[in-house]
Amino acid sequence: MTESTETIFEQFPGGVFPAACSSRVLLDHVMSKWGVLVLVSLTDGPQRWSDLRRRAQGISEKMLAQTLRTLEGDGLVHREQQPVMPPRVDYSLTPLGEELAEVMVPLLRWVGRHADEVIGT
Amino acid sequence: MTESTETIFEQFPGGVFPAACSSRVLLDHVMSKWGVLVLVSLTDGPQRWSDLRRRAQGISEKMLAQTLRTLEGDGLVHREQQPVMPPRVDYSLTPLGEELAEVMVPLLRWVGRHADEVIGT
DNA sequence: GTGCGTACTATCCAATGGGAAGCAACTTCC
DNA sequence: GGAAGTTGCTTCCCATTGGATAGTACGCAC
Repeated sequence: MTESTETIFEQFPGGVFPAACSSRVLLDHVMSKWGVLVLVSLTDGPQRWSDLRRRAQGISEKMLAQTLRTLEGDGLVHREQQPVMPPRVDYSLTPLGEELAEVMVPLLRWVGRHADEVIGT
Repeated sequence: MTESTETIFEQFPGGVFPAACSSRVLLDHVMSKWGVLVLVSLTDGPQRWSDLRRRAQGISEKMLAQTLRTLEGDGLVHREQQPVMPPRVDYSLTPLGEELAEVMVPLLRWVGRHADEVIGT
């Protein structure tokens, strides 16, 4: 945020976004349909599997599992399993995940504000 | 940006992101794998079909056409066809598109900065 | 011992996305 | 005058992805 006057093109010379680079991989994880919703849901504090299912309305269990696994692998989400029965698993943002959420939330907010105007119904 | 201390949950009560609402539709358009790259490429000024193909490395012609059509339909991208031969079509951001790009670029920049650390190779 | 709740996991099928080729319309080269 | 080239798409086919459903593990209540 301290460098918000720079263009992205200093990081991607020539304005070319190379196909096979780590940025693209992370971008795909983070900007995926469900990745965004899960990350942003977690800005509200640690949450359980069933909380996330409810918040990211419409996500299938398969995709929730896959998304959480990916974000955990990227070090953005922390998974904490408690050995109680019935099972209880809490998901939360890591410090890195919170950093990402900080730049993601303004975008979500913009989308929320302009959606009706753009999409119509 | 003036309201950056708000959480998104004021816009989405209960932290629930409804499945069938205009926000989700716009979010899918805008956060799609190729939508992001096209929008951000255009922050560098008007560009032609072949410019965009080069910048969003790896995009197929089919997906470029589809992405541009969608973003144009949302009023984020402006398409200007000149009746010359061989054909020349210029794409640029609308004012709304530029507004969106302003909140999108920080995210891209964050991803660019942290990608290696997160993904590794 | 049957059924329930929680957090997954597996399987099948429909929808989506990518690659390659085709097309339109005019110019330029031979 | 015909063939080939240029640019921005469109169409077809097939591999990959995503969603719905059912199943699993585990303890507990009844």
